[in-house]
Amino acid sequence: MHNPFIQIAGSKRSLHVQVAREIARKILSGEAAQNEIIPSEMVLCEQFSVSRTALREAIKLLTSKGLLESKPKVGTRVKSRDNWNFLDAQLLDWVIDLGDNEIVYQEFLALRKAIEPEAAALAAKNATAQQRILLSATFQQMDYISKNFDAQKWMEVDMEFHRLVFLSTGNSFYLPFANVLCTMFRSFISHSSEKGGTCIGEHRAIYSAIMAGDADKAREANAILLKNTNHRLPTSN
Amino acid sequence: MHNPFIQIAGSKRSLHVQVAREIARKILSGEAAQNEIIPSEMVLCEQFSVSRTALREAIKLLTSKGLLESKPKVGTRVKSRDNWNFLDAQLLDWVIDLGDNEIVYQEFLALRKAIEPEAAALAAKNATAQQRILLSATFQQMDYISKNFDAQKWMEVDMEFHRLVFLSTGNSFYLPFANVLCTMFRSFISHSSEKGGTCIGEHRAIYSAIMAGDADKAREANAILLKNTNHRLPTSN
DNA sequence: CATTTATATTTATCCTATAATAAACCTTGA
DNA sequence: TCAAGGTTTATTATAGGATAAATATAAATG
Repeated sequence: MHNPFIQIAGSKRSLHVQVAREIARKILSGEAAQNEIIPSEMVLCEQFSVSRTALREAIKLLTSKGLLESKPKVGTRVKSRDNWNFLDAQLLDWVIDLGDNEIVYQEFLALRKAIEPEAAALAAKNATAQQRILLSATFQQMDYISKNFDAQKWMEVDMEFHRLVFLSTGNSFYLPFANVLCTMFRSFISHSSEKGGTCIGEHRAIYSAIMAGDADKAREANAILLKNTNHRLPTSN
Repeated sequence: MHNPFIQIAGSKRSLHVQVAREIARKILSGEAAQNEIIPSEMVLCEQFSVSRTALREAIKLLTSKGLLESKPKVGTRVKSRDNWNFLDAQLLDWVIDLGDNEIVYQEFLALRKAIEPEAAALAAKNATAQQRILLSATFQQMDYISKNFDAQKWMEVDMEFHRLVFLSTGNSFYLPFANVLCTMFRSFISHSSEKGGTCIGEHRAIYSAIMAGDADKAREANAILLKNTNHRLPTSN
């Protein structure tokens, strides 16, 4: 009794994720207003041609990310925007899928400017031996790719570099940024690849400071990188 | 066929949340190792004395927060710590419940130091008229309570003040911090209430700068507040 | 009018059956 | 022996229907 249309349209993911994605789209786009009660389970099951099981798992998923809240007799309500966890990589993916991403990109850059320099400082202090090895290996690749430029490869290694910085902070609260960052990098053409420029110098400064354990220098170097980062229009989708 | 023990032990929440909380506890405490396959659905259903439906909803909840990943035939695997979304208020709640929170508190303070000054700066630039009214009203209360001191009330209004700063940034990525902050404030006795000192002067500086639209001053004022914030032992739970 | 009780609606939970998936285990043929 | 390809099997995914719990609303009651 599957509806093959949904399977195709929603890529290859599991059914409840596809349903969750579609409901999320309606919420994030404003098509379903905040504080509004969405249709009852039965109605939604028919709309999506899925069982109650799948639908309810979708709703649980969205509830977990702060988009919905269910009560018996009342129904399932769209929570206000304040509760949406934009620092969840999956939710961010859904946001990006809406298109119109210049604002998302700008807001993310504003977040990076706050958080990343401090992350670099913490990494300089707290990175483990193994993390330093990983960071080192990644920077080697950056260096190589900056000389034999390839936009796609640069994006990947650039992403990995910054991801490792977050993972090396030794602070649990910085870990989620790693995934959010990856989601953003994968969705947008890296701004720093503009005109083939790879900011290798700025990255080297961050890398060296972290390896040297110089927190202040790492912080400043990362701030400089982000200051030079000039906002590019997203080109994906 | 409910198991009343679980109902009592896990407070009044819905069943699948109670199950999720218990599984989360095992994962967060390390009792269930990273990358380990947890017991199959049937086994867990028996362990918790719940139906597959409830159990599966629990697993979906944990999957959404990056703690688990399920595959047919393979089983459900505990994801590595990098994937745990510590910036999810519910997950943070579970972390705090483990006790041993001095580290959590320190790490959170490190995050605040990075993010909050910038949030204050953004709020100074972007707060709407309505948000300024709310912030104003909240600061009035702070002022009053600082003179007629009450630790509990001060915690609440202090929390509300900083929450409003995050909500006033006009940046989606800053919104989740509001909820995380509230979770932390509710779980720990506010550090700033030490010896009846309420940092009202520091808060006034932040408040005034935001109301005046002076981003730089707001940033600096918030940084000063956090610099003076001296780490107290958590005393709750 | 206030307060309690009854009712109806919706989600919550339980249960069982079937489908999809992929790892592990067999063939089978060179 | 061993590699390719099909088969079995264990596990999650999905379906669907039944019962329980919760609660907003309406009705009854004092």
